[in-house]
Amino acid sequence: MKRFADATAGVKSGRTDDDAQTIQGFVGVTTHEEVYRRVREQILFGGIKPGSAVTLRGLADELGVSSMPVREAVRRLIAERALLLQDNRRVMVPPMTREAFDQILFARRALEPELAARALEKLKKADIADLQAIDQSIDIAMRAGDTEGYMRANYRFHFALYRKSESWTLVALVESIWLQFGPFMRTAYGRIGTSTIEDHHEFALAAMAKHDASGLRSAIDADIGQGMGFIGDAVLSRPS
Amino acid sequence: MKRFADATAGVKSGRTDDDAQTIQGFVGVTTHEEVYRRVREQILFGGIKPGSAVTLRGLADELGVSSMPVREAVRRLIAERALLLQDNRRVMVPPMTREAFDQILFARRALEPELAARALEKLKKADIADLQAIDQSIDIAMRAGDTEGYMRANYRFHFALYRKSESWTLVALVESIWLQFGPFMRTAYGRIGTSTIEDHHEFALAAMAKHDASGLRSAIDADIGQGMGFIGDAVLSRPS
DNA sequence: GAGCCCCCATTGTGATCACAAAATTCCAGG
DNA sequence: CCTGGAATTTTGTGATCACAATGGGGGCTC
Repeated sequence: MKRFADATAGVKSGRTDDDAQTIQGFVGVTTHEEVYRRVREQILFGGIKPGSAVTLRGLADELGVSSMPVREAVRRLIAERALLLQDNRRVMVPPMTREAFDQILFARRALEPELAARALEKLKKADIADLQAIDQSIDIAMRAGDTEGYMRANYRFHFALYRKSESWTLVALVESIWLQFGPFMRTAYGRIGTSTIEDHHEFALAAMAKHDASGLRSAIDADIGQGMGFIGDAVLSRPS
Repeated sequence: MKRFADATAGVKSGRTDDDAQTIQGFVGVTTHEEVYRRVREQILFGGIKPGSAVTLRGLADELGVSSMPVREAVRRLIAERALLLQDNRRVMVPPMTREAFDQILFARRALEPELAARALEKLKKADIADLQAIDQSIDIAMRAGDTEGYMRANYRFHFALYRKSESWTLVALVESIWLQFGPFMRTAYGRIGTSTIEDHHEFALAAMAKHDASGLRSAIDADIGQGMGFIGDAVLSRPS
């Protein structure tokens, strides 16, 4: 374990040392925010398995901080439904159920194509080029079988697009949704691999180039349907 | 082990008094959850004005608890976008902007009619009767000019319906959205009153009775459009 | 009289401690 | 061997303290 150096974490003020791995070294960002980001990434890109327990002291020791910032970060992630507070007051990565899966799928289809269409209105040529570059890194990771790399690049692609809509409220909702199915994406790709993924992003990029809103909507919807169908087949058909 | 009696520890706040306003009296619910609920209600039903500052110690003193549970509750509300963490690291009730308003309106129209349609499939006769009872209390509050009563009943109506959909993920998203425009609803009704509100719930109830999904969607959509238009006119046209 | 700066109060952040409840381990009895 | 309960450990919760940074107010200078 101990993914992040714990070092001698107790020393309070005046940390001017160069211990870059410890969270405390960061400037201008609070500790609980940094803890939040790291745990969030682990959840989003599959560092933590669905159903596994998360303890405050465990995380605190792992990250080399006290339990205070961990508590705030975990509380925040619970509010975003990235973590689940059980009746025991214990915390876990939520297991996937058929019902939750259906709701996530529906919410994605309701929000993401529309968000993409909104983004289209504000897209510049340079933005499309950026997205094409990200799409290429997706292809590379996909062919290399690099599951985590694929997930990260795929996330970057979707949210680079969505953020262009400048609809921050909606983007936040979609981010919350992604947090909820991230672990299953990892599980699914881990089981079946990334080679069978179709690339609907090409169609999306083509629609962007033509400024074709309904085409973009369709492409995003197809991407969601394909990706989620893949996850559903891989995860829900077997005992979790 | 090693527990020297630190006698003052637990007794310090030994509130055995009958101070009913104090939170500590609750059993089985954590303090931070109770704090969360109270602050949430204040935001949702207008106890706090948009733009006003919220301080941890202030809330803690007001509720008679230490700052710990307040911190967790506030952190949770920030994650739900009910409160806004500024760059100063200070917390406030978010001010309304045209952009945020448009996004909230769009998100509501995207999610709530669909949620209502989903609920319709599971609605029983008794549920419709319950909703009719709530609608009557809405009318009563509306005619009495009871702004807070109207808001509470309206909230009850919508979420009693939505929760019947058993789509907990989506309901959570919609609750987050309501938290974001609650304060403005109060401001708007406080300025103009509740007497001019049209009652689209009648149409919604009629559609439910006929099991008419598209009619229900339209009614909810109209209700959102009317209510939000009202808020937009009242709040956005003037300096906040 | 106005602008600037310094001092102090307020506030958020993080660490540590105490305690209760839950989970786990351990051991005796069948 | 298994089972059941007691003891121990783990874990979440809440309170309190220390500290840094921001903000505001009062007094000083020009």
